[in-house]
Amino acid sequence: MTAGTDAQRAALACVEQYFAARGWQPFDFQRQTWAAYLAGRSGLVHAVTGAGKTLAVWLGPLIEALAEGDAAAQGRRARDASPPLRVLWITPLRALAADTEQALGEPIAALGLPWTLERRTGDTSSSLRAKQKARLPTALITTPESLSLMLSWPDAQARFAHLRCVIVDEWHELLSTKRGTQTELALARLRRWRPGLRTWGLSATLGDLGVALRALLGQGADESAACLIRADLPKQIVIETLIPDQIERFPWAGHLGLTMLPRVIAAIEANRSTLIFTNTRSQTELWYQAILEARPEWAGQIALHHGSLDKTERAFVEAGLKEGQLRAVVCTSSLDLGVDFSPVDCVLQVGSPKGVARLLQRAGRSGHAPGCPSRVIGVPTHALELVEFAAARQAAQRGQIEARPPLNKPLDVLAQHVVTIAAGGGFRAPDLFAEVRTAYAYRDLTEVEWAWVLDFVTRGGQVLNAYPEFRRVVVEDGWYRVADEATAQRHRLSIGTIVSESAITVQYLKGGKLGTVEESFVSWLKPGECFLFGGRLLEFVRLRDNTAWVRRASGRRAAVPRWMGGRMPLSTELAGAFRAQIEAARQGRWDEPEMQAVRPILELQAQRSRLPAPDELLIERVRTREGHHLFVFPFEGRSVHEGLAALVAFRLSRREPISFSFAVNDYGFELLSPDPPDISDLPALFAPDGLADDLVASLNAAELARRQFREVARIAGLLFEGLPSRRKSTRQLQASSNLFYEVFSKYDPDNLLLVQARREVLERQLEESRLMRALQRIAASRITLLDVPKPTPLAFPLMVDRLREQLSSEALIERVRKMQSQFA
DNA sequence: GACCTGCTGCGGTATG
Repeated sequence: MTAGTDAQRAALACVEQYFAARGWQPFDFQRQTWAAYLAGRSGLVHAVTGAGKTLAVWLGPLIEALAEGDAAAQGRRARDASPPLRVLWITPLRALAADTEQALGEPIAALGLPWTLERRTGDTSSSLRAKQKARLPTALITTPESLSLMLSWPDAQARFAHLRCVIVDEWHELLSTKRGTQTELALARLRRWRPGLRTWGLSATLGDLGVALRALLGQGADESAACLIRADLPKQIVIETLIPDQIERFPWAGHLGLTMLPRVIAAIEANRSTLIFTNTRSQTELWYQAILEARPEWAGQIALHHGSLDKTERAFVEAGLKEGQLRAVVCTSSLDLGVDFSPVDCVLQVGSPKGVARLLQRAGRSGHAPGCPSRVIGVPTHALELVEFAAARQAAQRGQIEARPPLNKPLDVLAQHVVTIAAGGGFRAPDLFAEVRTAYAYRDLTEVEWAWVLDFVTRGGQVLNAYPEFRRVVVEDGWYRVADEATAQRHRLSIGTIVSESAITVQYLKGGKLGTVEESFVSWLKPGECFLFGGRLLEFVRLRDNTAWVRRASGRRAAVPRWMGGRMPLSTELAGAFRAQIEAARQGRWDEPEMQAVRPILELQAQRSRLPAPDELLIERVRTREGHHLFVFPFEGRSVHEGLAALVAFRLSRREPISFSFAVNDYGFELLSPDPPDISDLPALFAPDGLADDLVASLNAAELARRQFREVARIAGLLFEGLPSRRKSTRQLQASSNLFYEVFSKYDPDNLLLVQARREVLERQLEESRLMRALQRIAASRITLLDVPKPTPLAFPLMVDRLREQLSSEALIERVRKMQSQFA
């Protein structure tokens, strides 16, 4: 690379010295990034973790500052003497902020720059935040939410008047979420104030990096000047699997996987520090307990970590990992990102990874240094997960990584943003419309939609205009501003797009907080009963003030809390790779070690029924005491199967009145009925035509939309969650949300927030477009119906699946009628 | 011939 000016070359020499002093050699991609930055360009740096991305983007602004003569003047680093805000670093994670502060601060100090560096997020004191209200540091670390808040300050524009660069860390993590959309809007605002602003993103490997780059830089950015920089060092990622000793004894079904405990213990023993990822919070509790029972001497050397444990508890575990004091930590995706745990040298994945990107991300938590290989070891919990791990490795090798498409103009996020900007100095409608349309997510925003949003924030839309509290924004001389300070304050209290259920705090009688559980779990605990939480045995004393008061207990039997989490369906990529492995097996190729191990079971499947070809849909029909079972195996992932099961049941019940029970997993679904269903003309059951209508009719879509509406209403500012000290309960909020939902449905059925809630249900929960693609694939396939004497290895997991939803066709028809009136 | 599925993420106020 060549820097432009002499000063830049001199500055670059300083940076080379900085590297040399640490025994490093800058990587090519780092040099490329610096050059692009100095040339005034924006871009996205893409590399696996531990490849030196941070220094690649961070040193650009520092070299520039050095070249401009921000020279070292010791003692001049007083806040007031430091340059005003120049660089903004956006991180999606509070827990990352302190680490980042350290990583960024070191070169600032070493290069002797008179910069101030602060964060606004994490455990920042209120006095620091107050100071920042008076004057911002030269470089600031924030979250998307904090940035949004800053945009709501009346003098926001002046505060960003010297901004030169925004860096978004872990952009892949934000990209296809409402937090990402909010970030896009904030970036659009900053770019408008500062036309030459450079935007840089850091991202892990993604299916569609081009889109990630476009969403980062905004619509209409000069694409020829945008850089996509790929770290050139090949990071070796090794995906292995613990093969069960005796496949004959290995479970066909189940998700806990404790039969593999001895193997896992051996893996922990063979390494210095191990992360054990599981898919659910209760699973971490059970595994932690099981390991401790097997190795009581490890007490204090192992820990667990998940999202319902208290912050302090989690921070303690993170620190222990970082310092290499913990032998193993059992965790959920709460440790996917965040603090750099260099001592970790082994990562285990218990159960299905569900996606290729997730497995790679987790592998990257080990070998966290440039050049070090990352390794992940899969721990199957049932036989077919052996196929999944083989599939994941193949997909990773072929670069079949999940894409994360940005959201498509969510109007709730836009409504929030518009109020934010109205509070932050105000706007003129045409200007803000043009600005918003430069955000990638809103590039197709129509005049009508824009007018609707303005109407919504100025008078609450068509229905709510009688209520002054929904006239949040007033218009004077064409300027839109927040009506009064109280409204602005209330708005600031609800900035952000994360909406979660309120939970019950678990707390010792003596004071210490342990974390949270769900109300439903506490409600069936009686005082005196014990449960396991955070690796401790606790006695439940009483429930008061949304808190489950507990004390330490000793004894044996105890319940383990269950949390209602999201479903994690197999990704499209992993599902495709899974089908490819089945096809290899069908052709008698058993190349992967996992496939060799699972061979006897798949051969049994082929013998009792068959292994379906890629262009074949297998349906098995079995008669048992329970009734008539239909097992269908599209291998498309759980969410698609849920939609398919409902769809097929609905279409069957249209032929004749019949009731079904469902079971669904990532490989297929089961319909069980007391009488044999009429399955003539199978292709018609799976026909893509009429999908949208039948889907809405077959599922309780109105109820799903009603629930989804709460999130939309909260983000759009219809629902106020209360002051931090006096939060409203989930029940209260759901009640007011339902009220809005009813009123809109009745008097304002075209309300765009309602439309959005319905769309979000179809897209997010039912993955409608993925379901459509699956139906099209099935339509191009042949359908094989086989009568089998007893359940096959593929069918078996579905049979033991307890999650069985009873849905009678009579109730269904009633529901259809209700829904037709609501969705008409 | 088989029981234990369901993740993550942030922010604000103010007075004792």
